[in-house]
Amino acid sequence: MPSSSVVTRFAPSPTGYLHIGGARTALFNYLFARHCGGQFLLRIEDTDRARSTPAAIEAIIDGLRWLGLGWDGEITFQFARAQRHAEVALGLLAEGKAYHCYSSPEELTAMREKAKAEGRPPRYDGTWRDRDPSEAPAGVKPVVRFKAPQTGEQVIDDLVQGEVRVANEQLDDMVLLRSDGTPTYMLSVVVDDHDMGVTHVIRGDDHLTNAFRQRQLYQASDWSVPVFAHIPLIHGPDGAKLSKRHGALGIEAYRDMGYLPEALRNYLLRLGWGHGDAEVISDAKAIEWFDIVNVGRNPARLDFAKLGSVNAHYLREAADATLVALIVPRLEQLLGHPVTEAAAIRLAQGMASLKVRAKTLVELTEAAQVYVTERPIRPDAEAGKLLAGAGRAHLAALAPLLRQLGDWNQAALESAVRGYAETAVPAVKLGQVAQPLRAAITGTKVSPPIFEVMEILGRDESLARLAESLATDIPS
RNA sequence: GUCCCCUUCGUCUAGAGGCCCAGGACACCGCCCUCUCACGGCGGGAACAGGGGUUCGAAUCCCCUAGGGGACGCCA
Repeated sequence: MPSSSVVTRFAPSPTGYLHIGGARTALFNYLFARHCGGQFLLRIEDTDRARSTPAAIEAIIDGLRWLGLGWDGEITFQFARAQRHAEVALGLLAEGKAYHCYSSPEELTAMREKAKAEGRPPRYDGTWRDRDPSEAPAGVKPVVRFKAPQTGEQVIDDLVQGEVRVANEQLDDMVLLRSDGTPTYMLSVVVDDHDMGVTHVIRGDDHLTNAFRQRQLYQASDWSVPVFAHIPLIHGPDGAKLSKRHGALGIEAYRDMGYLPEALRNYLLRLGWGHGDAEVISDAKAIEWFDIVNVGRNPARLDFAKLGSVNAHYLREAADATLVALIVPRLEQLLGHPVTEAAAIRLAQGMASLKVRAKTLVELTEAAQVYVTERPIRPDAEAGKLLAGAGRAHLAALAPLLRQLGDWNQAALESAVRGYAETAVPAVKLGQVAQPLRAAITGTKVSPPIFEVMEILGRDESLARLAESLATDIPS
């Protein structure tokens, strides 16, 4: 039963771009909120002043916009709320639910090493938990640690992971306030989620163990605990943690690789989630069907082949004019000259045949060059072979026939070339002539139907390309 | 090391005790269509990690083993 009071949030830390895993987390938060008729909030967790950058914030925002994941309300910047976070920590301190800890970083490291050596978990040992403040070493600025319960257990009814429980004795006293007085992530997240009214925390399952500590904080503050949903991380094609080599790239890298946002959304949605046999899922259906409880518990691997096929689908579905607009800048960059209005018209005319042959905008751009590039056409190696020997002879014989052609359209061109092939002595198959023709006109051995290409290029351009090809010496 | 999680075709998944000698999609292979390449159509190979239980009956429930992942910061 959808509740209008649902509030989700995406809370990236701006220490890098919006990567693919983050994008999926954002998508799930977005879909769940929309599904429930609730709110989807965006919070930038910029409390790490040394590593947070304005460029990263911009990249995240741009990435979300490009992906089409609009958030509700204003963006919350966590650092701006540091005062509030500190107040909460100080409140806990006053209530005796937190304490000053004077252990130095060196001491903590030694503590962990020792614990490890003795086969114990590397955790803070509570040295200052019950020590009298009068024992504090002079000149040392303390951190504020949470006085966590040491008995009992934390039970989380995770929407994805199910019921997970951990004994409190497994959890040590986390730092709430650093020695410089700034709040830690663990504190800030809890305070912000509470203050923002977040009801459902949907995030990567690398945060699962954090949830137990955060739950302790919620309880100490007497706040209601949100529902947690820890979704599995995305893995690389080899099953290992996603690395840059694998595709742990910024979302803008996927854009540059020529993927459409709707394709990425669809692909990401199907990674770890399914709805019967549905593969192509519209945004409306995604919102209607999405539910976190259907998210799988096992990590999914990134598969570029499948992403490519999903993208190919959306490319075919996209309006021709939309695709022209998307590839014009790419063409201009590739060719180094502007795409003229006439060329843009040719692109639009040829788009229907072009788009079914491409998996990405990069491929589409590559193939679309045929309508934009300026003479002379430089045949590639494969095309060069077709332009030698018999192929060249056919073209030489065909050229005058084409020059005399009345109507310059696909059907007339095909019938002329077909007629030539059939009446040649000896007769040849259409391909024997069409392939060299393609090589001469496009400079490649692969293209949309060649007669369509010639119609769109027009009589003058087509004949010019053909004549130029025949006038060029081909080493045989 | 301690704690937590996971394990269905190569990959993403469907499957919530009999509908499953396991379905779909991508990828792969073959055929058809065909001026090339795609698209499209048809067909094919391909999986319940292993072992014990429970049950008339298990991919589905329980236990063990193996393998994988995650967490153990004055990072987020």
